[in-house]
Amino acid sequence: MVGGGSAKQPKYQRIAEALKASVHSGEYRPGDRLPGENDLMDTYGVARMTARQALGVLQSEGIAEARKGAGVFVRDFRPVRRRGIQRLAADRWGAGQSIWSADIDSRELLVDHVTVTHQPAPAPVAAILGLDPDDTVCVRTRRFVLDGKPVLLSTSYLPADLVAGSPITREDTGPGGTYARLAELGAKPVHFREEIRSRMPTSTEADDLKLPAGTPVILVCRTAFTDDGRPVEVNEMTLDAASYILEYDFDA
Amino acid sequence: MVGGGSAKQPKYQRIAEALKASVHSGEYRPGDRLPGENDLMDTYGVARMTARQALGVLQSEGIAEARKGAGVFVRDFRPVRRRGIQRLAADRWGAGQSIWSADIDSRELLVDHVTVTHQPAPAPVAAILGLDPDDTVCVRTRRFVLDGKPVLLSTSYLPADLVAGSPITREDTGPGGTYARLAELGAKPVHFREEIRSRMPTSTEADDLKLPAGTPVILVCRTAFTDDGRPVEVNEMTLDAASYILEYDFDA
DNA sequence: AAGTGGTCTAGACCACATC
DNA sequence: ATGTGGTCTAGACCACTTG
Repeated sequence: MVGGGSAKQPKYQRIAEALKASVHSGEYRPGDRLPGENDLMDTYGVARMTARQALGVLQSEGIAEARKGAGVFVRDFRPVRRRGIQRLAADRWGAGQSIWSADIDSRELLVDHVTVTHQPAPAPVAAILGLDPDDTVCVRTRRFVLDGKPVLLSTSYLPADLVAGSPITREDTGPGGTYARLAELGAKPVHFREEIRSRMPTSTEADDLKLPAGTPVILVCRTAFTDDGRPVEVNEMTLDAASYILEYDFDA
Repeated sequence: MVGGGSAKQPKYQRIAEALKASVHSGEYRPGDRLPGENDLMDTYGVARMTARQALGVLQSEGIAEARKGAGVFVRDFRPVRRRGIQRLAADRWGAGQSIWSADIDSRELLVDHVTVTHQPAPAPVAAILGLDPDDTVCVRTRRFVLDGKPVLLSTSYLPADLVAGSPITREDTGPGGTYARLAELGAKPVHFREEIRSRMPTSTEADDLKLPAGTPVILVCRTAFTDDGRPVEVNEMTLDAASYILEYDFDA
């Protein structure tokens, strides 16, 4: 090492901290371009890989986002609020409204892509729905976009014999959506369980959601039950964690 | 390039995918050591930095965990289930039980460290509690450990004038915890709101929770309301995402 | 003592975005 | 055309863990 660089802390961390301080102080605002690899090499007298490492810290913490050929930019965080309980109140979807319309604050959440297929039930889904592993399920997948960016992947599983012949097996389920149709089939969902996890995305998920590095996904697995406790739907959702705040309101 | 390596995919991604496949196929089980940098350099004929990059993919996806001087190991995922609604049922904490005891599946969740201080209310907390920014709040911080590993940081804010003189200002709040004491003070919490987000941890959080690279945190912000709608507590929790599944049960 | 991952250098070529 | 980040090499020294 040339100079008297003394601190026990790695160089790239010191550089990363200086950058983070500049971001938090407001010197760089969301959307601004940060100093690039070449700038950092000059400013701090380090090799390219070390400058890269420093910028990598900010990306892996979700503070910055690299755009190939353009630079590294400060990310903005403008999440949608998703109300997990009110949104599923029966008077909402019972009235013919889409569940999803309750979510948005002026921005539009649109369905990008829909598929409906029939498959043998995956083992964990079969276990929840109380099916045999060779029973078939109706699988509905949807992708939702907000401001042109995909933010939510949804895969819904329903027992094939329950929904056979209903609009649930078509792309457009009609007013009120799947739950209104289930009610018409005598399987009205009245109780819900949502399980929430978070982890880093697989490369496939990062691709589908166009996630920059450093963005986790939130996994929501919802099970819908009828009044006699029968599970009638399992819905696995993958959310861009930077796009969502989940809210649950309840009484003691 | 020496051989006929043709694919458009970067080398480090191909190596990473091969490793991931081996993990998913069960060739390497949780806790097993993966091939190290030197192994990959030999096997694939790449430079050290490329082998590092490949291992970095698995770490940043939360599949593997590096232990300095030892190797890179397959991580195991054994989360605790936290029931967000039942756990706050009044008959639980009303009966003198700790809220946290409902969480565990045989493993023990212990409080590691407790602090109680008084501070001016941080702006966002003041806004939620309806305080002036210069009003003081009682701040209770706790760290919870599971199997010796810290999994949850909790910071609770209460209006200082409300809790003055009560056991809430002491480290040990007594049977039933803070909520039982609030009830005795005529500020019984009956309604709760939990807001959930996820992001990558700051370096401080990663340190406090001893998080390996590639583990996000889940942020739960709970506000407790009395029956007349007055907010009496804001509790900001930071969870190791690899240690928790959150569950919410509710009716339509 | 040997092997491991962590950090760092000093080069290089490429695809891509912006101008 | 220039500059950007993305990938890659071939070395090096260090701190750490394990046998």
